[in-house]
Amino acid sequence: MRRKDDNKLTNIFDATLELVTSKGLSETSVSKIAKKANISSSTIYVYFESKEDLLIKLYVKLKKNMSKSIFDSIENSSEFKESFKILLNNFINYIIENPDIFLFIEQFNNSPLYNKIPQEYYDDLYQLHDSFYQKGKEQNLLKDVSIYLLTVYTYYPVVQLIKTYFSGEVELTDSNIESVLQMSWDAIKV
Amino acid sequence: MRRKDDNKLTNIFDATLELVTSKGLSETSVSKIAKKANISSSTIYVYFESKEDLLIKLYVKLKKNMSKSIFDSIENSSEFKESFKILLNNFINYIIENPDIFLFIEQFNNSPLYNKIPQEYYDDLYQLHDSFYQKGKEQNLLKDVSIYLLTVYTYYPVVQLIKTYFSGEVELTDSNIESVLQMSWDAIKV
Amino acid sequence: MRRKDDNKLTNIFDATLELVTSKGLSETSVSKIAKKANISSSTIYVYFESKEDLLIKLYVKLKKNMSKSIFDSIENSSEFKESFKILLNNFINYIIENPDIFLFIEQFNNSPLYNKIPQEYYDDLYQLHDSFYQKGKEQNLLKDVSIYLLTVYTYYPVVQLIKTYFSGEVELTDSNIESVLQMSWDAIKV
Amino acid sequence: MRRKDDNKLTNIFDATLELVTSKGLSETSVSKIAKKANISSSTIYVYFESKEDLLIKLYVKLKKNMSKSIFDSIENSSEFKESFKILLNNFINYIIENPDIFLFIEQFNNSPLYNKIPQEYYDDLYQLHDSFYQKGKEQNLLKDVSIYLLTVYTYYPVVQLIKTYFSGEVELTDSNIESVLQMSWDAIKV
DNA sequence: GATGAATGAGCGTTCATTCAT
DNA sequence: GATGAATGAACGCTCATTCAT
Repeated sequence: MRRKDDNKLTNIFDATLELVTSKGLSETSVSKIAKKANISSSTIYVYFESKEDLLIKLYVKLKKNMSKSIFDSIENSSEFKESFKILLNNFINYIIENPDIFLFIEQFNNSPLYNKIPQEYYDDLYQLHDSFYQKGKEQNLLKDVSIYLLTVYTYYPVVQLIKTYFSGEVELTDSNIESVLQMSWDAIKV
Repeated sequence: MRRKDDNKLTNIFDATLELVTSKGLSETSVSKIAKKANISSSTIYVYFESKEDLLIKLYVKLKKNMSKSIFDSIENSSEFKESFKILLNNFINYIIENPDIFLFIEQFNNSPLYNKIPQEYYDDLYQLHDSFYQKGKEQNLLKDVSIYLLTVYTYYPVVQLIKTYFSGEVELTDSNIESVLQMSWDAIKV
Repeated sequence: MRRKDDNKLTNIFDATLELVTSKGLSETSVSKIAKKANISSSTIYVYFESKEDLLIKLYVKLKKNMSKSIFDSIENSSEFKESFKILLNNFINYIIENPDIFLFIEQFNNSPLYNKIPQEYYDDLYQLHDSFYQKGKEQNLLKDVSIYLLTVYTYYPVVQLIKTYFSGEVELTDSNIESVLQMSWDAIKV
Repeated sequence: MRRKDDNKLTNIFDATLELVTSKGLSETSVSKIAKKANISSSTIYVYFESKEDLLIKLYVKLKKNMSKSIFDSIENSSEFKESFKILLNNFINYIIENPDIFLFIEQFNNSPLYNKIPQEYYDDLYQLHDSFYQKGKEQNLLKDVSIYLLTVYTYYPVVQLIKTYFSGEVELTDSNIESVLQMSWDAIKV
């Protein structure tokens, strides 16, 4: 029996990430992925049930890693506002250092695939994040609105800013970033 | 029902809007548009250079109409904060009354097509809107950040909220809307 | 506007018939048909909705022609037994002179496609034939069993005999044919 | 439920039979067989040279068993006509009690595989059966035609009747069966 | 003997666009 | 202006089989 080649799976993920980032999700076909990964396109179906399955699994993996990385340095003992700013800073830095990952996640979020993620992955995607905001609400530091609405004012503006930065239409200065952190906090704080 | 004496161009636009809204941008092919518009697919190439050209022109037309409609009732004489809230309210109402248009625009914004809009259309898309924020800045009511950043905190959170509302995951109460207006204002005001 | 080329449709049908006859139904792919007909495989979808649609339409056309041809010389005035033997003889001759058509029909009959023929074609396929047996029953010349059972003893043995003849395992002498006519008649007559 | 200690060969045969019966011969792939048999598809190639080899061997095995079972109760001493009717009855009962086996055999008979059975298996398939008809001919009870022609009028009509019965289009009453036995006998008797 | 990994070849179908009238 | 015909290229995926262990 031939042993499964860990590199092969990594190659498939890497090739997919590169293609989605450079050509777009809609231009990323199974055969292009295979060609880039130097394997036969039928081999992809040894590792994944379908193209959809491949993309979802890559998305979950990337987002899980990102969540871990961002929340890693947040300490329970710190003041909430402080933690919030560190978190958002981590997020921004992570994106800037891993633009491919960010662009992939963004494209996925805005595609029909997003609604096809199996429920079993939800915890991996949202848990760390939800419990953080929950803590802020319990300390009465945040507006009395849904967690969803809080995140909307936290992440989406940042995401938009950085997308525009990547497209070259805006600069990303320290002052810009400081502004964003302040505007987000102003939006959600009591 | 479409009237027989409608001109073909209107039919093409209508059919495209319906398809993108109901099936998604990636499932909208030229031949499906033609079938829905009761014309030959080659006729589409009499009116447009390519599929891309058709989609961009439809996008610009829809967004221009939306802008006009939203800014229509804003009077120069009013207090800025008041105008701002009316504007955002208009935006929300327009979206809720024209979900097709909103969903089309959103899909377009998040597709590779967005970066292919020819510069000549920029004025149609951004002018009304830019000059409004400019006025707020001149009155020193808004944070000293780029207009782009101000709009990010104004529109995107609303857009996200309503997308989630359309997907049925959240309710759209008066209180929700009031929260959003307040949060957006808190984010951008000095 | 380019006019539809009648030859093209004929070419598709001819190529399909040849392929099914020589390679078998399961080995007949759309691309092979296209290649044999000297057209692009996408052109086939200008004329037919699907591969299934193409095969069913060819089947109905061939069987309709065969029915017409076989029943053509049957006169109402003749004695039933006489007509019956002429009919079976016509059938045998038709098959022998058109082995391709026969082999196609046989393969189709024994494939899953047979159960997918739309009802609208039933009249074309069975009417002439059913009314003939009905007449025999009304004259009390045939056993009191279903028309279906009568046809089973009429056609299937002939079909089997000729299939075996085509495969080279049996000769087809006048005496053989005479035997079959007699055996079929003995089976169904009162 | 298949027992764990069943040997793999039996599992392969069972899985194949089930699949061909439920999905059809053309929908029965090696990998589906393997999945149903809970083995690796490459294991199948330990037991068989090819898919074709597997199907042929299963066919021969099933048909041999059926022949044995049907001819088992036929006694040499009985009157031929009596034996003939018992034989046909056995055949009918066997089919009805083993629809899977019957449907597999029928699909195989009407596929290109039938012509690929190696000669070495012919005895297993036809011997019992040929010698039975030979006896009838020697007693001058049967028409002076080839054994092949005799069998055509014996089995095929029954087969067709029961196929139609399985498809739900016809009932299978005692009277129906009696008719068939009589019609077949009328066809072959002197 | 048994198997998971791997694959080239092929499947039916749709695509955006061009052609010829 | 309008259109039905026509197409090469590409799509996601399955196939029977072989490989390496």
